[in-house]
Amino acid sequence: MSKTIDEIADIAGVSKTTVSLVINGRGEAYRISKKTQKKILGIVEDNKYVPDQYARSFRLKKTQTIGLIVPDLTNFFFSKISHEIESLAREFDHQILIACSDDDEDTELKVISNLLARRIDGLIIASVMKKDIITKDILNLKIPAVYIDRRIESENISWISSDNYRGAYDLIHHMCGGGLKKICFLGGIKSISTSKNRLRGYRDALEANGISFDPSLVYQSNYTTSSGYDMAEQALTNKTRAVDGLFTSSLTLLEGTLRYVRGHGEQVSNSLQIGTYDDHPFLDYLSINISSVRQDIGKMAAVAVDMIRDMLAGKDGIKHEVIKPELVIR
Amino acid sequence: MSKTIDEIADIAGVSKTTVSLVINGRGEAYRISKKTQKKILGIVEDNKYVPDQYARSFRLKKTQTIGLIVPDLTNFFFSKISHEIESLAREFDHQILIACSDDDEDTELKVISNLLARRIDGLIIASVMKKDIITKDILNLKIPAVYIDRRIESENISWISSDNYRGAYDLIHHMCGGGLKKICFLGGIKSISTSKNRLRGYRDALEANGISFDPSLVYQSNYTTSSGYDMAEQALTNKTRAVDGLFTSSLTLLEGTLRYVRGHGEQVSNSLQIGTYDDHPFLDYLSINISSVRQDIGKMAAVAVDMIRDMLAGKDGIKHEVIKPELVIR
DNA sequence: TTGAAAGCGCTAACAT
DNA sequence: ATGTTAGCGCTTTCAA
Repeated sequence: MSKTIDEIADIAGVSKTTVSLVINGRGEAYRISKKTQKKILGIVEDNKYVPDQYARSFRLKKTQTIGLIVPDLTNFFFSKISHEIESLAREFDHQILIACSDDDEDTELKVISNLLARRIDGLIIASVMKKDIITKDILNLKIPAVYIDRRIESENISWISSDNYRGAYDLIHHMCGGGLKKICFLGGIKSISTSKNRLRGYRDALEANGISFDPSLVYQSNYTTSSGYDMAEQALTNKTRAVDGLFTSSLTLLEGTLRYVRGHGEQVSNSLQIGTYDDHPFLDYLSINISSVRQDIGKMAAVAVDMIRDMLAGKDGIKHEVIKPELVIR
Repeated sequence: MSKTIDEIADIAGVSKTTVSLVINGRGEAYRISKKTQKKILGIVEDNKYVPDQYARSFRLKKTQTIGLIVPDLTNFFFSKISHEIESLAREFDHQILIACSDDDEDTELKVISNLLARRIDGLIIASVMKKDIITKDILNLKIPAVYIDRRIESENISWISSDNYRGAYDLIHHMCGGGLKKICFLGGIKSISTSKNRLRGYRDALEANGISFDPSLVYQSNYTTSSGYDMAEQALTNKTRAVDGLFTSSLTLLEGTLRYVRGHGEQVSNSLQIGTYDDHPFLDYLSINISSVRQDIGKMAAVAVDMIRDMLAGKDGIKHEVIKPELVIR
């Protein structure tokens, strides 16, 4: 591809140490003469020499690369947060090695080890795991890591998430205010923190509105569109219960739910309302009004990258941060 | 992190050559005794030894990493295609190093050189460039590369795109069939192939319907949401022309257009219809009917990865492929 | 059937 | 002010 540092040194008639020093901007510190510096820089220029970042990383034991694992890039929430993280990382000269887990534990384990073998300097992950596998428990990871979105109950690891309890609470509270009495909870993977906290928020909001919690109105499977469809079907088929509200815990579940509702001529009206976690620009233009909980994705990304950055800079300390989401009423 | 091959060799009481051979499955070929093999594999297992992929790559001069450059991960088209490419690449043990260009030439150049310095084995790119910079012209890239979505007029490079001419033609033809007479074209970056071909399709479809092409109905800037807003404003403000149709060339432009339309009480009805390039699940549930052109994203991703794969396997030859899109009438 | 040693391109400790 | 050299962890040629 490009020349090597040895070749450049040869051409310049100096040693590769000198070249290395100069191109790494430490010419001054090592008092390499102006003349030599100029000569080397000229030759570098002429030969379009770019140091092999790979060899450099190998030597330095850091790759300027951050692993990012998300369940599903087609989910707007995750594509947006990935986009933000990529920009932010690039601003401090790090590139993102991205992998999707499809919310599958084995896949997640596999991609983590894959990324680790690639010597990522840090890891940002929306994990599907019930417990922390990153630190002590399984992997004993020695690089900075932060969980995003889904947090893990562990003192050993940093995380950043939105206030899922509050988000769900506010939304359900709002729906109850509209007179709904039987709101189904259509959730994703039961075991992860976001699901648990949204369910708690749902439950508490109902009770605050004088509606007792009914476990038979709670459906949980995973965050795919087809699960959304299936859960909507189950929720709406058993009409004896006269369901009048659906809460979907992600945009993917919402999509499946809408497909079911549309395909079965269900009337979404005063007698059947939908609210969803996560916001999407198109929600403003739907034929039905769907209130949503908008997470501050930009902030979540910024905090995650900052945390990694601090850890990379040696500023230690586990941090946890909860970002307030915003209720968007429609 | 993990042990090194030397340590494993020490423990096993053999040389690292033997260990290397065995873990790379060439024990048989080199007739390493079953016993030795078993012992080594056992020790590898016990110590959870994973070869340092980075050192390996450095030695082998291949990283099992593919660079992927897209303009904007928040655009559903690109997040979806990224998702597909990531899975497909992982299936053959390659990881995706992803970077966004924001459709900016300088940024694109920067991220390309960044990825190259990281010694990616191949590059898949939706480029914003007018000309091919990948091969001869600027970078003289020595690794396999394929352009996706936006193709480049060059014999030196493979590309895969959808039939943008046909997609736009069909959509506009359909809109004309609905009686529309003045359809504005709201497009993105003028210079890229997708834009040009969609514009040609628009023009030809109009003329096939007996409507003469009016350049003053064509707006082009870039693919951001805010440009969509601005162009919609320009198109609809000058009411003397009685615009009755809007074609948006991407989902991001559609989003901006919808925001303008909604914010200004424009009535989308028989006298103002919208059609868009690219499909999104939520389009099925909008309050207005927006016909769209759905690209076969799965196929595009598959072909792109196959092309890279073939080239990586030494099967040379520049290939070009055009995938037929599908008109979704709403 | 296995081992010794060179070398990938770079950085940095140590010389000079 | 600049050069020599070891070494990062691995693969592979050549030797034994």
